[in-house]
Amino acid sequence: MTELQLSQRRKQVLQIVIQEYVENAQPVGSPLIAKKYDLGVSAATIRNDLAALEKAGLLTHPHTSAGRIPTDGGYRYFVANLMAHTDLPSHERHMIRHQFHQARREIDQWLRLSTAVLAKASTGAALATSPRSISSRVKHLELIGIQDTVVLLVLVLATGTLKQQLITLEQPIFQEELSRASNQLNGEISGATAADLPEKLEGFTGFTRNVGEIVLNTLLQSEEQITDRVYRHGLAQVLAEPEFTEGPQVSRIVEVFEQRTLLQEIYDDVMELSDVQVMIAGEGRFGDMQDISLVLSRYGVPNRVSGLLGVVGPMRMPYSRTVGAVRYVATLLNELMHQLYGPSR
Amino acid sequence: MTELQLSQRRKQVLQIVIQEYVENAQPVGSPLIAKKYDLGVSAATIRNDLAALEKAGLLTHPHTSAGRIPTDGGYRYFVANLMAHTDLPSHERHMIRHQFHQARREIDQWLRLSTAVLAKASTGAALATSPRSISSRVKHLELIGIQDTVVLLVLVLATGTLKQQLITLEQPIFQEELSRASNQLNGEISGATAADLPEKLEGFTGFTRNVGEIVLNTLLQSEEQITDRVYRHGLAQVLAEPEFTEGPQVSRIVEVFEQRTLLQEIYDDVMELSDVQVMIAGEGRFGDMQDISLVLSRYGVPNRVSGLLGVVGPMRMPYSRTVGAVRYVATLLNELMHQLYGPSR
DNA sequence: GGTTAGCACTCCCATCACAAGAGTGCTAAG
DNA sequence: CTTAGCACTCTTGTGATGGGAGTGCTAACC
Repeated sequence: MTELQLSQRRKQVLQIVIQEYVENAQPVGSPLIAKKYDLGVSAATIRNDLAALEKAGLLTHPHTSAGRIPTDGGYRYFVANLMAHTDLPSHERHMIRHQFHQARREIDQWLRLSTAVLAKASTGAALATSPRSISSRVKHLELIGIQDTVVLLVLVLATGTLKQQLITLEQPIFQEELSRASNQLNGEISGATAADLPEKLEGFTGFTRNVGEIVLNTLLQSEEQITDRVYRHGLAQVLAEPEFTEGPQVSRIVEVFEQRTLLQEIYDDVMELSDVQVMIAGEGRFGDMQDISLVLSRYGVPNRVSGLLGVVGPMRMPYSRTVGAVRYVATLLNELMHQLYGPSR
Repeated sequence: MTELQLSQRRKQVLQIVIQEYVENAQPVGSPLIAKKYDLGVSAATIRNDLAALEKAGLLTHPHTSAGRIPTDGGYRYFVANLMAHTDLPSHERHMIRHQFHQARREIDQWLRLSTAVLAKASTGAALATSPRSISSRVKHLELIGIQDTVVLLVLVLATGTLKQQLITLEQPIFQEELSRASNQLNGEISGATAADLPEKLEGFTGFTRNVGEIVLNTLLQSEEQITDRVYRHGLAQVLAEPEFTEGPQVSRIVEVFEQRTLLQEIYDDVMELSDVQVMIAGEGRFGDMQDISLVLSRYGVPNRVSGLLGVVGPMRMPYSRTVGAVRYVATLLNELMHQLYGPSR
């Protein structure tokens, strides 16, 4: 990506157009810029600049005689080169931190709070996935008889995550046998990963063996996909934005917000990068996301657990603020997770 | 509520107006009714009937020269007196049942599937709460050291529900002591309810006592509010309905759908009644719900666990179909829960 | 070359008028 | 109670009109 060469003033003009348009959702014209901002040049000059920025693909016209609005490329240039102050103001940071310290110490609570806070701090809708363990180790398992032929398997992973699975049997089983099976298995498979398990299970037969297989399946499943919860918050406020007052636009953003598959697809990309990532209008990879932007970040403890956190909103979004909010909440979650899971190995 | 006296034909006319309006979202006029349905009378007669139904408060005019549309009262009359065939067609029932049998045997999966199925079978957005236990009994507890000073408390209730809670300590604790505490507590509090607990905890001191208190708090909390998950599905499709193309309407239904508090408020009402309940336009109790209807049902095992299941949609809703869908899915969930939790006591 | 004033041009948008269409409400007769 | 007839009302779509906003271009200026 060759960076565009723009004069200092043109960068400034671009910045002004974006700022004004983000704020008012109205095309921005040269007279307004000349009057409101003292650039030391006349409206005619700014008109030339606007034309140049349009030729460079950073701005467009809705029609001949309207002001300019940023294109997706314009926003990308802004985010990459012009955006500054991505930190939230300190009083907001303090307020958010305070809320986290007041919450119950539980991952579920934290993520709920994260989406609530993010939605409030941004103009978009926030979402977060519960953390996924990387190469889960079994810590402990428990077999609990619920009915004569129904057993609940509770699996505690080394990261403190719980997995549960119901097992239905052909014939009734006694608590005694459940205890025996769980004792045997605990002795053998504690600390094991999905890779180790098959070998360790070799000695077992019958019911114990079956449970072992189920444990293995559960582990495999939890590694390969986000089976976990997706937390969402603040869809109502993003639908109040003027770009989503018409029919087709509305359902597009709601679908992006509700769909699981999209998150699944993006997951790996975000996991690779360490900082907050901004996806404007689908970045060409997702055709159905024109006019929708994502601001996403990974959170967690490196090599142990990680999840996704971010904001979905219109392309006309206060990126600086949003990036700041996402980054700060991710940082907080990192801290909290660190306390739980300890340093990365 | 004194039931209105209506001639047979007027009931029929009301039914036709509702049916047509639900289908086409267009005001229904006397010419259409006379032409399309053979009532044996002329348009003028139907005009008189429409006027009478309007006087009775069951229909309105958008303006002088438009057809009639049902009022909230009209829908209520329909649901109470005219609605028939609330069972889903049998091939749909089979298809749904099939999907449930294919799903993994897990409450989480079932509820996810329930909302997906309901959303598909209705024109609304489906929601469900995870089941809440009534007077939870402790079945088993487990203490797992996560970090030196962080312990995970896993509480298994008699219903098979898991509760987890992190405990942070001032100083490191050994696995040995965790085991001792959990053994002691398991011996004592297994089978206890929140009411029994304080007495049983009397003998304990120190860490063990603390854990006992936390167990108590967790139990109390789980009894008094829906702290659990809310499953949602199908918002996009309900927003595609013509009544939600404008601004304020949209955010209203999204808020109803996203809000937890509303469910909380309605919960008790629905729990009392055994059959599916239809709330049209908030039934006067919720002012901000004009134009929005709910079709809700309880599911679960009486006296053991219960949750909420239903559909949110526009007032212009195919009630018969929706009621049928909600009832059928609730019945299925009841069956499944029954298998798990056994007969009610 | 960059900057500026001037000005014609284009396009949107609000307003109005007008006609067509739909459906009602009423009256009087069957 | 039912029906035909008809005037009346209100919406909706169309086309014309004028004001406004902002551009794009040209020519002059520093």
